Amino acid sequence: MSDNERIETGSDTGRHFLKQWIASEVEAGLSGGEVVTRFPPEPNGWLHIGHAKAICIDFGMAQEFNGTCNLRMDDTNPSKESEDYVEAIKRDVHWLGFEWNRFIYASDFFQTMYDIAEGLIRSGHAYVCELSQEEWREYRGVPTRPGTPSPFRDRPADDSLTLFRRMRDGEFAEGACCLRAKIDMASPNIHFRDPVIYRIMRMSHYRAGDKWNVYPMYDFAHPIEDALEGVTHSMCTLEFEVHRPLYDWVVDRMDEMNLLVVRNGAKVRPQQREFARLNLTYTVMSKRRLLQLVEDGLVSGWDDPRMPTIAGLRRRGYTPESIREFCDRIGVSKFESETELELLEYCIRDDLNRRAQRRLAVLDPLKVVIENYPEDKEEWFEAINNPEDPIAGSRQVPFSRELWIERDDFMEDPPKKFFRLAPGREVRLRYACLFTCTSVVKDENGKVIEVRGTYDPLSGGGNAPDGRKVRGTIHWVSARHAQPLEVRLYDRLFTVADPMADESRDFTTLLNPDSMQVVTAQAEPALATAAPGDGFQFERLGYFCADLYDSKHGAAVFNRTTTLKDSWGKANRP
RNA sequence: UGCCUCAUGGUGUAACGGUAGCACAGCAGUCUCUGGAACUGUUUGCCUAGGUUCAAAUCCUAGUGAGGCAACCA
Repeated sequence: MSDNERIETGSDTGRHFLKQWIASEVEAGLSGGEVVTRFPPEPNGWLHIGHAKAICIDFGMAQEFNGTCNLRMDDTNPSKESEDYVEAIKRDVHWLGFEWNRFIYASDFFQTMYDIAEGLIRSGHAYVCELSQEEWREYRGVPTRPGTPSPFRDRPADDSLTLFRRMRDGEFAEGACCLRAKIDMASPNIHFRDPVIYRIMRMSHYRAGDKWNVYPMYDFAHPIEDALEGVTHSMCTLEFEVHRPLYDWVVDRMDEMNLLVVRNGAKVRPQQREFARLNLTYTVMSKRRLLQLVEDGLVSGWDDPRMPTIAGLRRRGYTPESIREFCDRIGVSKFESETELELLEYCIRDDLNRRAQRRLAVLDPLKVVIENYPEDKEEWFEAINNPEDPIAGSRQVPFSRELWIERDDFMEDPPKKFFRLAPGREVRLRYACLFTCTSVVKDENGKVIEVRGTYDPLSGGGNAPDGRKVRGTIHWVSARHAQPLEVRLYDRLFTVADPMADESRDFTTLLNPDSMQVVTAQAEPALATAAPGDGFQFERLGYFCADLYDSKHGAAVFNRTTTLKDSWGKANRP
């Protein structure tokens, strides 16, 4: 069991504020004693790691308190939404490891919302306003100045009702009029200055088709959706904090209309609380910007392995467990913070270190010839699959006279602390034998193109026959048996920690030109037949995952999930 | 600018009036057939100023700084 297992002490110690909030409500026996949450994405883009945080909170809180969580498409704006996004969202939530109780569309409630709107008109809480958008902006005022009431504010309910029905029936052009809640034009909270709750959109909805010519606004629709589903705790990000009074206002109206769900004899009043959204260094997180990267062809799609989308991370080789662990570690607070990418990388390394099988592959091959090894001989050495997991067993790796090694693992004129191969130096070829470099072959430009040397025939398996210390161990692949592999070396998407910090600069100019490098690697035979999605550690290099789409049986294509920590490389790079 | 929110090492987060702790990152070391992992040690912090109190990161006041809102988006 993991060492960060939480101990429930009954005190609030160590619980984040949302957990404390829900816990205190549960203790007080509120909301009929059940906890119901919801994750309400708008199907207008793919989910990203920031949504993963919200998903972990929404579903996680429900789990924590033995409640349930609904997945709801917040599809009240037909101009941006589509079924494709719905499918991608469902798949990603599932993949992350969460099961929803109900799957719902906000659009399923359109009729009810409409009826509630008519109710509001009848009770004098709403009116049809014919101000143009510009006029409306003018009347609304600014934060420092109170707004001016619309001339239509006190029109008879019957007039509004008639007009609203005509709006619904498509008798008006978009923008001709709208339905507004009648609240308080002098409120310091702009959202209370008679907010628009229904607007005309002569647009067909991806699910509701052409049935509606009016669509509800978020501030009106969201609390209704929550209330109708019997949601008890509605958690969202900080920017909705100022909307909360309006949320409560709508819930009050529903209460008056007797529309709240009754559970175990108690009315369920949904309540909203807000937490800080996730910001991650070296990437961007807004759907709009991610969409721009996709549409401008700056990445290959929403699921490009460099994207912070859940689909991108999945394709990159991140596991659901690692993402959930990350969400657990970043914490929940109301402070607008910036989480370092390094923490995400730590989480996937930690997970894969324990689970991924090891393989030998060379990304930048340099030929090695073992002069005292017979031309036609070959041996198979035993290689451990995962030193962290004995159950993973071992496999056989072929060895022969000519090998590939990593170019970085050889230096003709090495510095003191270089433990790898150099003329006159002996290293261990992992799992195979001890090898000493005796000479090099260069091309006409003086570049080393071949390393030659001899092996110790008594060092089979890599053990020194006399117990002598060999400091360096390097990976290798038998040239004769090697499988060429396409490998995509991914790096951070942007060159700066916060691509949005400099507002005078278009963030796309800060894209990292080296965020993807494609190389042909030489790998041990077992790797050629990896199944799409399979993840491995290429020893001494990093974690790699067979691409979900481009990798074929016998012609694997690998994506680098992340490198191994490299204390040598880091210290010795300029 | 009006209203709302927030402020603890480089980063993120704990503390709920009583010894400022944890993780990531960093640094140093041990060990090692991965310069990985593991293990050990370690640098760095309560935004400022007042007040309440025996005692303040915690409560109060003011200031400073950061974020949000001012779409017929969500």
